[in-house]
Amino acid sequence: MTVSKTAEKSSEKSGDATRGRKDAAEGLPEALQLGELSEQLGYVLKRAQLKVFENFLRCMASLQLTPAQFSVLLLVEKNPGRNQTEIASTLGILRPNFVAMLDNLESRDLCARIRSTNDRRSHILVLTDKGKAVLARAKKLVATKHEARLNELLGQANREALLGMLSKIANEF
Amino acid sequence: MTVSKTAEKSSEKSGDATRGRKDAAEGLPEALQLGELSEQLGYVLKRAQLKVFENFLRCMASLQLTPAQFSVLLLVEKNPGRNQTEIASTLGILRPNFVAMLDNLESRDLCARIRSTNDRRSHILVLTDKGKAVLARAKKLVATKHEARLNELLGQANREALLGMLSKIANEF
DNA sequence: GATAATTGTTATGGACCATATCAAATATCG
DNA sequence: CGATATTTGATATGGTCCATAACAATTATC
Repeated sequence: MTVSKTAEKSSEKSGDATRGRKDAAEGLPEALQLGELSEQLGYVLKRAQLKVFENFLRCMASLQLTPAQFSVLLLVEKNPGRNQTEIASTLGILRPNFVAMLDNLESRDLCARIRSTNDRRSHILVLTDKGKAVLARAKKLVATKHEARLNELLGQANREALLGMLSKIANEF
Repeated sequence: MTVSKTAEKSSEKSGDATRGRKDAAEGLPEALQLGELSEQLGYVLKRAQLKVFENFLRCMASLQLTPAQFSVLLLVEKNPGRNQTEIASTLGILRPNFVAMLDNLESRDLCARIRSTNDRRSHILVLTDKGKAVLARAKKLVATKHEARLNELLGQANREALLGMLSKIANEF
């Protein structure tokens, strides 16, 4: 096509040249039309996910836990005696990237690596007492501030339906 | 707490030492328990989003369009005569990061920057003929391969309900 | 007409993700 | 048994995405 680089006579029938620079000498900023974008599940899904994570971080500000860190603590608590590879892989985290994450949690005394006596290659992961306490507080914050807000926005039944459909996508897509 | 670094006598009442190294001399890999994680909306949301994007990329492999690029083309088509700042901001893309993205699309002759005659600072964005053709094909691929698969997984009614709830989260959360 | 604001751009750094590679330890098999 | 292959945690490295500061050109504002 090689569009001429200077919008000469607006040879394109040009949507509307009625809007000058700002917006025809006054008026609102004239919001864009999302169009089919608002029907694209991927687009809406991504935006919703960003909002949820953002809110999660706000709720957890006092504990300084990211969603990923929270998920690690939850999984280690639920599965004591597992090593790094097992925990990382079920969370979809690659082993190399899990190292720095654990370094962080361990430096904050939230969890600990224990050299296994059965297989001296592997590190068994456990929560420290502080880690258990922090996780308990985190759970309460998530329940009362985060998930509660979602319930109030969607309603209990809808929230559960949403969770079910997302699980289906996550597992069977 | 200062957990001893060598799991000596397994002083922790140690979940279960029944599983040796591999798994008690045989048996399945013994999958981990997700526990409360599968009830965390943020966690499931993120995983679903990754799956959807992954599938989107597969469907678009022949056109080499990422979700972000597709959204740009859709938005430019729907809103002709807008500049970079307007397109980028409604997509939540920061202007600096939008430059390389446009460089890419422009180098593939899918869209073009046209210096505005009204405000010679701004670049008006338009789709090239090739861009329009590619976008049309992309829409068909998304409809027939991507969204169709979601409909078949969730059902038409559920898919629409899902979209509605996600929009609510994205906009009102 | 001097000053402030806007647009596209560059440079840069951080967070996250992926691959190759390594040493130590273990498993496997001749 | 012993040689070879595999596994585990770790390091190094590169890519992508996201965020901020700064800049020149242009326009708005006073």
